[in-house]
Amino acid sequence: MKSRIIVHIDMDCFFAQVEERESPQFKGKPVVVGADPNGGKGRGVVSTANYEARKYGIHSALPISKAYALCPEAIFLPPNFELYSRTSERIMQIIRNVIQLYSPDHRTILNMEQMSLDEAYIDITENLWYLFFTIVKNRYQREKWEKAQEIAEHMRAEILRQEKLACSCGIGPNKMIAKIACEKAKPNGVLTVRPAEAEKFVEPLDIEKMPGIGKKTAEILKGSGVRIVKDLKSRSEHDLQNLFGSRAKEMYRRSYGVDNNAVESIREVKSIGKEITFENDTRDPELLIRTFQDLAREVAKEAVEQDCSWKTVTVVCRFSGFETHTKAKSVQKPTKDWTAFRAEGMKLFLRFIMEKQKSIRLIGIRAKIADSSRL
DNA sequence: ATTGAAGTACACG
DNA sequence: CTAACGCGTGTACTTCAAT
Repeated sequence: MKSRIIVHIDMDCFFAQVEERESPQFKGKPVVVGADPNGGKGRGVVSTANYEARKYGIHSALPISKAYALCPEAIFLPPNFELYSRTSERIMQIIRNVIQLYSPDHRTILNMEQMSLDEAYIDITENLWYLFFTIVKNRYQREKWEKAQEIAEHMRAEILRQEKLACSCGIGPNKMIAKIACEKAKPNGVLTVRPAEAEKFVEPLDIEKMPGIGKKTAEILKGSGVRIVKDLKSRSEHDLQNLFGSRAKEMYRRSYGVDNNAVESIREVKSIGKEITFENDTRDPELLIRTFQDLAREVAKEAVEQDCSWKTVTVVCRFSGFETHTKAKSVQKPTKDWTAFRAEGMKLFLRFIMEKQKSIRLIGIRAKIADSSRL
């Protein structure tokens, strides 16, 4: 009756697929987009691997050195964000255009939340509500899900036709179900999970498939005998409260396939930062200070362009051995004084250099943006 | 008691 | 030789001090 209809759309191995489109000679070969493997010595990670590369065990976030070890013959490419960004904008516009076709009375109903270059949620509840008036009520329940599937297929067809790129869609009564359904539909597929099926749909999933449950949380859960979502339900809520505090309630809801988070079309920027990993750990003061200043300047430039004020500057420093620390300094009132931002950042950074003698792997600087400072 | 600052940990694409 | 491990962003927790 009042259940929402959420679509999750996600391009299939986006970066790699775009590269294949641009260079058809790559078709059928393993393609890995990410850091420079540098003959096996590279320090970065894989951004995206196509399905050929995945056969070798290569996947997103895998250290590039490991990827190189698994398949040195693969085509390794640096990310071309300009290209992906332009492509992404066109794809998002295609999605908006298709949604408009399903808005009654020439009035565009668009509730879309872009999560990244290649991923978005769309709440099409309102777009389908007119069916309630045009169709006998008991058919409305059934037909709105069929219509949702039609919309998703329409979007996929247009993206394939106009951009020659494949994607997958998940359709469900909330974001979590839509997202997991999309994952199951991959590659190049659509999967609808209706409200009545949602609970059974999540029950057999490994807990780390649940959004918000990563490696660490999954480890804790497995330690207490919870391997799949169904196991979660057999624990008392008090039990989970003990382990996860305020997160327990949400986890419990989700284990029943329930997720009340809204699709939020407008999300304001809360922080802007830059960081960089050195090719080799270093203590060279010239290099460190010059690099830090460059990062600080870039952050300030970006913030000025967006007409932001800053409230807090945070400096991050990762030493050899992956030991990572942060230092932060806040100002009383949000300010657009970005010279002060760079000066305060530098003070914090110099404290790191003085306090620790280890060589440095990564440095970074981030500005926490004050509320409502964007115009 | 509440709020803000500083620092850490975790998650995700 | 079970370690390899970017970047940008968001959230939540803990601890401590000031209001």
